[in-house]
Amino acid sequence: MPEVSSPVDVFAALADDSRWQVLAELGRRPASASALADRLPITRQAIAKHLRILADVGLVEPMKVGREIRYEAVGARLSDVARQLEKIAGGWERRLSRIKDLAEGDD
Amino acid sequence: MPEVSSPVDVFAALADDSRWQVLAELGRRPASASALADRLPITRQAIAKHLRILADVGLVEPMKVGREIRYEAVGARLSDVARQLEKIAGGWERRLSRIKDLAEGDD
DNA sequence: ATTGAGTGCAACCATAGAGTTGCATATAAC
DNA sequence: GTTATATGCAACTCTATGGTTGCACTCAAT
Repeated sequence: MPEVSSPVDVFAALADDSRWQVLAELGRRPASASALADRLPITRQAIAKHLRILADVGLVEPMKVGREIRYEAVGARLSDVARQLEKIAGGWERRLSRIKDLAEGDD
Repeated sequence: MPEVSSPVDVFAALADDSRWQVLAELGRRPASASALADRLPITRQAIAKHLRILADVGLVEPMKVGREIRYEAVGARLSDVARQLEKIAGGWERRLSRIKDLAEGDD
């Protein structure tokens, strides 16, 4: 299963408060689902689902440590997304300035 | 009314295929909800909702042209988001390398 | 004034998903 | 082996939301 998923899925993963809380925690230090459950106001199972979603889009990465599965935040994936956005944004700006130049024209 | 909305809302706005179709169209050239309804497979009302959401987070901007409301894609807002992501990503990387250095330590 | 294109509002349906509880399974530690 | 901790799976609830249809409103043009 490829780690690259559609950009929309990444945004969907980033479009949830609980997931940002998880990411914030993991940004500080890697942690397991159970450990996160101690620090966050939702159940371990809910966190597990979030971790699954985040892992699917490559924003976090699991690693086995003893009998637990510790997750860490993957900054590189986030940079990826950022770069894609910059590219799209650039495209819009270029086309817009062109359009504003012609004042406006139909199809 | 501040144009800045919570990052999560922006991601939520970007987490929908139809909205990306809308953005793609508007990236090409500004258009009204009705015009978009001609080119997209969903109803004008659905598009209107999407435009509302996109406008709320500043990704598109409405401008009155005669009796229609034409929307244009705002690249600057997207760049904003991209920069925020880069910053967060950088933070993760820094902390991670530090952690990997110490091999690991509890709270 | 009438027409028609464009917009706005509201009710409604269906699905996705965030969260929960409960139970089963695996495994490190004793 | 037993125990305690960690994960995994499944069913269920509840709410958010993408999409629809239908109707009312606005306003430029004739």
